[in-house]
Amino acid sequence: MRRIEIEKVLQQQPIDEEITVMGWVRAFRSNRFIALYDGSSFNTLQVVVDFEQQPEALLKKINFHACIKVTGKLVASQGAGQSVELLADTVELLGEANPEEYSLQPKKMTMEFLREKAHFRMRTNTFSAVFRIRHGLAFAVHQFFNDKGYYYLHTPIITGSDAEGAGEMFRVTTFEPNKAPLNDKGEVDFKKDFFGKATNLTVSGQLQGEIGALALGKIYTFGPTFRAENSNTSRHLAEFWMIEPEVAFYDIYDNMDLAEEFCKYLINYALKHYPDDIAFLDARLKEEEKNLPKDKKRLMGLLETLEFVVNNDFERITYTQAVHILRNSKPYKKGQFEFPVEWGTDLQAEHERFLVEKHFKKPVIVRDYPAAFKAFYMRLNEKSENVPGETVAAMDVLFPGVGELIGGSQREERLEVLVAKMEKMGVHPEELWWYLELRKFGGAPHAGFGMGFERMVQFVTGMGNIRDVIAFPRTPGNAEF
RNA sequence: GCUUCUUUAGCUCAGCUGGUUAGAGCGGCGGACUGUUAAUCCGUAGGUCCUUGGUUCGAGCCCAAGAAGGAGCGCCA
Repeated sequence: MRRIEIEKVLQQQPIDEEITVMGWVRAFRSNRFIALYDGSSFNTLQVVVDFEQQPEALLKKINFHACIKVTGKLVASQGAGQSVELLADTVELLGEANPEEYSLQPKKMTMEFLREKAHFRMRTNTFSAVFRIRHGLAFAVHQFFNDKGYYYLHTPIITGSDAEGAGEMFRVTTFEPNKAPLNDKGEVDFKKDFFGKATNLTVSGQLQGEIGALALGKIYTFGPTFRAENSNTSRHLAEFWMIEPEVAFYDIYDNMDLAEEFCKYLINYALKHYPDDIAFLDARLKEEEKNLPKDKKRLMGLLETLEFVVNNDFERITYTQAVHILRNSKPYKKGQFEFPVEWGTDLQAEHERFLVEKHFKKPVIVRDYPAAFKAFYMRLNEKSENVPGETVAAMDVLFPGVGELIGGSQREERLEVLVAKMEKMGVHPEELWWYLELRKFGGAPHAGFGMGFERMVQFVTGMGNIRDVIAFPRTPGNAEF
């Protein structure tokens, strides 16, 4: 008999039909009721076994997370918790899970504990919900851009330019440690390495993305990205997935519109396609926060937050306005900020959190940051009366909980301005000769941004630590699994 | 990288001011019960108190070093 997925059984409810299901045991109650789970849906199928008809040796092995195959008749349920249930004729053990040795248990386990059991944690309610939603969001990324006529561009994972300026890089080499050939100066001679030059894992596909945008018009990338920063926080990974649209003829305002529309599309997609998973995560979060003091609790539940973000405009302010708001804020006047608020210094996490979580209570897009601490490729703004210094057309989309979800800018398309900035910021123009030629030949205004995919998954699932929204997290000191 | 907290049974934790035999709930195992929904009830077995060194008559508890993990900060997405 052909196997049917539990999601189909629950959806189609083929009452009185003989069916076969396979899956893992979530619970076995009263020696009679099995909650069976196969990953196709958040929900379990209740299997009812007549313990007098089944061998006792078999019943003993229907343990938590054991894998079984059940054939029987689907009937309307007599119990209250579900509409249908499967009366088992035959139960076959596919893979036992001896509870005396198996490390997971049918009880609350901490995220830290489960992180060390990454090969099993996807079997839990929480993680299966997270990874179904993660899949949905990834799919929605492609659907969003495809529907709008964007082309998916595959930018390289191994890059020869070290000028992307987004952070520390992982070296890629075929040299044996301590056996690398040296040049006359006693330095490692990368001319003899595999690619004939020093290479690294990419920290951003943006520069190559611009090549695509200035030929195909609208492109996006969606791939793994690597940062060798020694960052130990709940919002950073050494290996993460980034989505980077790049659009010709877009300015910073078009860019902000795209970012806002994109965020809302993704959240809407999850709300529409994964209501059971989100409802579970919503309840999980409420339970988790039940015992927290008031000021540590979220203002809204997960579901409420997602619906609120989708149904309201993001706040849009300039950096200069942000500084003004912060300097007139209560925490500033009471000296509660750890870092100074002055025009010309970057906004710190505490300042961003104040703007998003206290002042506006919604996502905020901050633009027109001082040029001094932003990347060389961001477009220099015209001087403005009320602004004390040079600014660039950069934007950050700030979300509650996860902070900077998106960072982007209108790119500098004017060759002379770009070269001047590179020299000022110590980026060698000769290494990015091709990037400069994009301005020299058929250049165009263009803009784009990068979204940290895991941060979006974090926001939609309400997970507190980014390591719990990627299957196999890579962080300083940890590359297990 | 910096600050700070944690590490005690399979899991989540309690363990007073340093003092006899280190506890609870859940889970496991044995039994009872049988339309359950975190099932319930009775019984029972589980410990390198993270590691090493030190102080002390005596250390789970104090000190030092190390390890692992969390939170916050910086860097960013």
